[in-house]
Formats: sequence, structure tokens, C-alpha cells
Amino acid sequence: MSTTSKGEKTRDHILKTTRKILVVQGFHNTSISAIIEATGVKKGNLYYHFASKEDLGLAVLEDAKDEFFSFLEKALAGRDPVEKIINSCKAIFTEQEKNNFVGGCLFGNTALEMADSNHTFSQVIQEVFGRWIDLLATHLDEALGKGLLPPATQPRLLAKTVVATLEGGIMMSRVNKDTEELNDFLAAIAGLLGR
Amino acid sequence: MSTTSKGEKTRDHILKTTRKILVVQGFHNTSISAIIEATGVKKGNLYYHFASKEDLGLAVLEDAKDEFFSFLEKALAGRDPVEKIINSCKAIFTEQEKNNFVGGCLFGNTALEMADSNHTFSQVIQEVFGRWIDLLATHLDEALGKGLLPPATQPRLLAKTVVATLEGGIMMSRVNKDTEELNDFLAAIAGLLGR
DNA sequence: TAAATTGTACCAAACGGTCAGTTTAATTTA
DNA sequence: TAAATTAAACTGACCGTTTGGTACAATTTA
Repeated sequence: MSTTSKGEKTRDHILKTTRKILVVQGFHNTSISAIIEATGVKKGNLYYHFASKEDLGLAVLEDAKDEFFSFLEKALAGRDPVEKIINSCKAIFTEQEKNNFVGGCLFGNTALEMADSNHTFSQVIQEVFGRWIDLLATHLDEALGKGLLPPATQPRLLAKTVVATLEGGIMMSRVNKDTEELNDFLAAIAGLLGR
Repeated sequence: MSTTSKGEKTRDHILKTTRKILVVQGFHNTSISAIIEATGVKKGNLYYHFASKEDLGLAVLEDAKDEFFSFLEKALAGRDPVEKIINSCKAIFTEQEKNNFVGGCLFGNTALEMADSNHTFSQVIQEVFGRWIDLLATHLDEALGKGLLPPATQPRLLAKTVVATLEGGIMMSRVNKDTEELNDFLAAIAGLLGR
């Protein structure tokens, strides 16, 4: 007994299917006709739900953003704040492995594709990374209070470095399609956090 | 008194100008007509020098690759191998700053745009990162021999982590357009190398 | 003058997007 | 509750523009 209307279901189907294509091919390398083929939704209907290709792309990002942060909050589990962060990074890497290193991170991909050519897209990306870093920073703050980190630690800067190392790791593992090196990137992140 | 013929000059002019556009806009978001406009070279001439858009894109990558490794070798200067690596990373970050964080790293950008959709492009990217990592690994090997690193260090894995952190740092700084955080990423890399 | 180089006109295919109209589902009315 | 009405969801033919690419005559260079 779902309260989602037929239109809402279609819209969500378009979002999820388009996301799968976008993460692999990128925005500019994905045509409307490719989306139509993959979704089975006809062109007129697609433009009934989304005003433009850009509008669809942004909606995909927003949808993925919501999903990512609920994933992240679940993944931030462990005995102490530092362990929580390490586990969340591990969960993200596991996800990469599950996808056989195809696609990588939608936000990282979009960041490099759009950063200097589309302000609307890069605003969403900036928001994602900002919120992600904030979330990690609060946990680092807590860790700092518990004496788990050197007193001079600057939580937000450290959080930024963790995210950067993680995104770089996803990039490298995607290029090399190599499972083993993910452990090294994880170890590097653990090292940043003094573990 | 240069030995480069007029054609060679034109070809190089196309390569350099196209690179400037590609690093900012990406391959699929850059049209032939945009390249023609920016270079001033007419279409017929462009296709005299390059067989296709893909061929031009690959040639730009190859050209940038050569330039990057000669830049890298010069930047790998310092009193010991570890310092050399840190200085090379610093030089790369300085380059980013000089460009006001516009464009970022052509290889990283192309990696994320093409990794799973164009095998020819991703082969070149794989080669660039592979050679880069090899180069750092030989310096780490030397450092290991001189007792500058923990004996258990695995040079190639550490080299990979350094490159990953660097690329992630470029991504983050490009998203945030923030000069200050580059120092933190550099500090993180120094930390990986025990400094 | 032979080879190298350039400029112009042109092409089919693919692009994102529109729109008049049809079908389906939910409400209202009698 | 059956018919009438309205609103939402969907369809596919069509549009103008841009795309990457070609053909080839004209010009420049060695």
C-alpha cells in the first residue's frame, strides 16, 4: 500500500536509471535518447517530468545526495568517533568494489566535469562536499574532546583531507581497477587519524 | 632560428590552445567549432593535422603528458628523495594556485570523464599515472635505502597513495577555490612520508 | 613545380526540445 | 452507482540547431 502516485514512480524510475548512466558516462556524454532507451519512458513523458536535460541532471544529483547522506549516517558506526569515520570510508570503498570500480563517485565525477563550466551543478557539488566535511568534522570534534587526537588538530581541515584522500583513492582505483590498493588508501586515511 | 616548420607550429598551436579549453570544459563539452574559434585555425586545416576529434584529444593528452613529465623531473629537486617528492607536490599545487583553481588536472579530469567509456583515452591516462607512480617509487626506494623511511614501507603503494591524495586535493581545492587548504593537503602528503 | 598548407562550402546524423493530441486515473455529479 | 467531468500521465511526430566530418579548389612554401 504505497502512497506514491504513478507519476511519482515514473519520476523516480527516471532518476535512478539516469543516475546509473550518468555515473558511468558523465552528463555531456549522455544523450536524451540514451536515457529514453534505458528507461523505456517516452520523450514527451520525460519532458513532462523534467523541464530540461540540465533540470534532470540536477534532480539526479539531489536524489543521489539524499541517498548518500542517509548511507553515510548509517555507515558512521563504531566504538569511537575515529573508528566511525574509518568505517564510513571503508563502507564507501566496499561500494566501489561492489561496482567493480565502474563509475566511481558521482559527486567527484560531476565536480571535475562541471566545476568551471556550470555554476548550478557545481553549487550542488559544493553543498555535498561541504555537508560531508561538516559531518566528519563534528565527529573529529568529539574525538578531540575525548583526547583521541593531538590537541593541535583542526577538525575541519582534517576532515577535508580525509575526503580528498578518499576521492583521490576512488579515482586511482577506478583507473587501475585494482581491489588491493583500496586497503592502502584506507590505511592512509587511518594514518591521518592517528591509527 | 627554429627548425619547426609552419605546419609543426600550427599543429602545436592547436594542441596548446585546445588543451586550455579541454582542461576547463572537458572533452565532450568542447565542440570542434569552439576549438576553431579559439585557435583561429580553419576547419579544413584542423582536419589536415588531426584525423578526428578523438585523435586531437589524444594528441593533446600525449603532448600534455610529455610536458608534465619534464615539469615533474625538474620539480623533483631537494636535499633528499623524500624532500624531492614533497617539493614536486608543492610545485603542482603552486601551478593550481597560479591558475586560480580553474581547470585542475587534465589527467584527473580525463580519468573521471573517460575511464569507463573510452578505452583509448583511459589507456593514456593509465600510462600517465603509472609512470608518475613509478617515478615516485624509485625515489622512495632510494629513501628506503638511506633509512629515511620505515623498513616495512612498500614504495609503489606509498607512491600511489601520494598521487591519490594529490589528485583528491586538486579536486577539493577546485570545488572550494580555496588557497589555504592546499597547505593542508601538502601537510597530509608530508605526513604520509613521515615528515 | 611538387609538396605542404589553407579556406570555403557543404553534408548527414544526432542533438535537445516542443506540442497537439491520446490515454489513463481520480473526482464530481445526477 | 453509473455517467460525466476534470486532471494527470503519457505518446510520437516534428522542429530548428549543432554536431563531427568531407570535398576540393586555391594558395603558400621549400
